[in-house]
Amino acid sequence: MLDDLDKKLLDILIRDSRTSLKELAQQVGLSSPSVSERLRRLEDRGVIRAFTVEIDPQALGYTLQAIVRIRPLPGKLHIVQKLIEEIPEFGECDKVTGDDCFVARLFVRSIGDLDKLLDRIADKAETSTAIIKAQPIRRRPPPLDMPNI
Amino acid sequence: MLDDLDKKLLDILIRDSRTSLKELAQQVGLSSPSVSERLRRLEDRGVIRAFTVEIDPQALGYTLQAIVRIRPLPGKLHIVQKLIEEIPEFGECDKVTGDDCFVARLFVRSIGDLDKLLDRIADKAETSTAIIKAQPIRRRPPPLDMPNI
DNA sequence: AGCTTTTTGTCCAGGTCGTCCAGCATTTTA
DNA sequence: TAAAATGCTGGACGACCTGGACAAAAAGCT
Repeated sequence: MLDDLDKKLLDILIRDSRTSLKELAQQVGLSSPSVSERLRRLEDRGVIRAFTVEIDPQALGYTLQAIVRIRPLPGKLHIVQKLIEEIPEFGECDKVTGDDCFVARLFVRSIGDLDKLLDRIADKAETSTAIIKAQPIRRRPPPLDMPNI
Repeated sequence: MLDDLDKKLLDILIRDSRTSLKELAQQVGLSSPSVSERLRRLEDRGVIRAFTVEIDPQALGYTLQAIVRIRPLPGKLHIVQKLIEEIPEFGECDKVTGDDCFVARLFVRSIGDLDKLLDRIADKAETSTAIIKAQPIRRRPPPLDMPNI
């Protein structure tokens, strides 16, 4: 499992993944080779899936986001899933229990694009679309230490 | 807007945000001070929101994820939103058009925890919960270059 | 077009940072 | 209790980053 030092490192990296080893080292009270080794192990174990960058979709022209619930028609599940995966505007897709088989996030530049993209699966699935008006919580990792539930 | 070099830099950083300036520089054919300057500008402009790290929720003990649709009772919208924001297990929350006011992602350690967390808002909102069975597409940024729609 | 201003780039030098390695302490296994 | 394995440190060396002076290109103005 993860010890306190690992959690402290993750906590710093969540806020800035470009923090130098030296900086990390002094913040957790280790030498930089130790920190380097710990990061390597966290990556090897799959705890750290990737060091990445969060980009503002607006800066890329994606002014609209939608949550799309997708219910494939009988026998079309696999075709629909493949279709979704191949459309790069889908920024996230979960397969869930219940009537709606998939819940996905769609980035688009305009309502027109939204319509065109949904048309591609319209003959293979029923969809319900909700436009995102605001984001009270933007993507964030689960708590590092056990919260009181 | 973003030129080709910016996009190339972002593309590399999406895959590994700890890539050194030197490495970035030779991949895009600039000097490292130039790359450093470009990154600074991208951050200033808000194109880059954060350099961060993607963590496997399982490694933190969160073995279960759910998509929760939340419909606050009349007059309770603001209290509900505040409540959601204060619960750290919500890893994402969007305010959307339609009957469901919020669509949120919940990280939990067990079905028991899921029940306890939803109980906290049960008297202020109606909720429908779908357990995530698989993730065909994990969170990814929108395409950097215009796709043909 | 010709000039000025602004933006974006390079090069270089000094200082910082990361990695490798040997050695030590602590814990685990036999 | 000894042996092995793990995880740490410090220092040396090489790689990397930063800041400043200057050059080139792009944009704006007359």
